[in-house]
Amino acid sequence: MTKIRTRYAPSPTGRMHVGNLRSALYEFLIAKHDGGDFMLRIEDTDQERYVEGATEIIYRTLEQTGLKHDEGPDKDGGYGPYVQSERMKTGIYMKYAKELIDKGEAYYCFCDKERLASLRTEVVDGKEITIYDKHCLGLSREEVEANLASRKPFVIRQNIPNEGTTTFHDELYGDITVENAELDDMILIKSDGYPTYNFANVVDDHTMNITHVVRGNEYLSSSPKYVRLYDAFGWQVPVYIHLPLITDENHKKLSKRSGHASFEDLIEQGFLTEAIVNYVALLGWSPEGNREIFSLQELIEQFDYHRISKSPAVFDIVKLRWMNGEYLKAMDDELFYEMAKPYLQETLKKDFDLRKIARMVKTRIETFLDIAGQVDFFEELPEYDAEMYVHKKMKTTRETALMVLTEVLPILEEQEDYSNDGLYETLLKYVEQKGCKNGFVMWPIRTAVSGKQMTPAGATEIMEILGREESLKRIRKGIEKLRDV
RNA sequence: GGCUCCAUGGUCAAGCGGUUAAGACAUCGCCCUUUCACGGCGGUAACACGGGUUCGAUUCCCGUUGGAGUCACCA
Repeated sequence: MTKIRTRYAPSPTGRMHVGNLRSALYEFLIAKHDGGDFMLRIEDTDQERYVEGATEIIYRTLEQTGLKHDEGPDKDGGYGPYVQSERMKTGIYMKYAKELIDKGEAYYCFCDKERLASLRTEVVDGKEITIYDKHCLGLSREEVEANLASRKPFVIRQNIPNEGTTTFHDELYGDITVENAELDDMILIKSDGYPTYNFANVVDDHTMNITHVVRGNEYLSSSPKYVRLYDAFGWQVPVYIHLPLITDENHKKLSKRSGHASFEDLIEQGFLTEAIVNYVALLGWSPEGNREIFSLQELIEQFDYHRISKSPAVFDIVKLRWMNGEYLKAMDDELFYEMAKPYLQETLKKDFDLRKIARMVKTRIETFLDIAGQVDFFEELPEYDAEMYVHKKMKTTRETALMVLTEVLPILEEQEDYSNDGLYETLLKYVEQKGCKNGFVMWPIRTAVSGKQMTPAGATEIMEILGREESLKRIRKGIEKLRDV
């Protein structure tokens, strides 16, 4: 049994899309589950789309998510170079393209844009459909030589017969057969000398000894062309695993415009790396049991690619939020504090015990971005409606609230100990004396002290954070508000 | 439009001829509670349709419908 070798082969065109991340993850898992190697190859054959810094983003994302590659541009494993533009300089693509020409499996094409445009048959959904007519296949050897000698621009096309069918096998989808007539003579080498993705991919996967080609389902319909290339060379076809698409809520292929499309976007939206990886792993794959929370290491152990599903999956940010919340809750207090700190500091400028506030908020948020909305009242008492004092279950009305607050104010003014426990104790005494329910007293105080419908903590906990002075001030303000009405 | 793929609740999904058709998110209700949350308990909710095959189809086959992908000198 040969060692599994998979590869992640992104083109450096920007941030790493969750679809790409999932491909990388599965490629990594398939290799690692089997003790194989995972490599990184940069496919930068399109100089027009190249984005400065995109390669660094890829490195950073793989590093951050823990998808450590065994080989790559920065880690030679003997199959380099690992960047296609560098491989091109070795002449590898042209060499193999010429080999195909010699075999009659490819040919030079000198057709210009105008002629190609005249071939367009129809326009569907704004897309122009062109089927190349093999015009240049008919060129004589002399004509080709003459064109080449006069430095006429050319591309090299794959020669696919008009008859017969081509079948390829996918591990998940089974055998897929298409009519050769459906297959266009795709371009292998562009006029700028660079190989197309289609060609570079096959040459590189073979020369780099990739055993399992794992990629998005969008390549499914063009895969027969790749198989023809392998066959033309006499190379062994790798194991193909096409992954189901990840779609947006409208069931359309996830695009950069979807908002939450890239890994970095999600990080900016306050999500945890581990939660993102965990969630993405479950989009299109499910483990044997009912468990859903997995570390990367556990995923490696559990991942069986035969359990990858065939139908597309909607990227559900709501479930990701839930999962992120689970990770947050399970997080070590100190670590949580460190990570939440910047978010806390953003809304809380005054001198608060952020550690305490962090602990309050930890089990109540789903992402770090939720923090601001939960703690903002500490910084400043928001405007609120006196109606907020009314609570059916607590049996409080404006009148009772006013009564409680005015009665409690002098007690709190005398109170020295403003710790949660101390406050709770004295307020409980008042409750006993009154012979009412806790909430009957706590609700109005909490409202006065926070001005919010919901808070991450109870009345006395809030007062402890606010301190004596601010707490009293807010209670007095509450009394005024209730009197005014 | 051609070709290809897909089809279990709103979403992720288990199931691989016989099940009361799991589980999770979301949603709803109840309990707990110093409000909300957390937690606990419970509810609503699915095999797209029509033919076969079979003693028996969610499961296998065909068709219909629906959805998606793809049809570039982009990957």
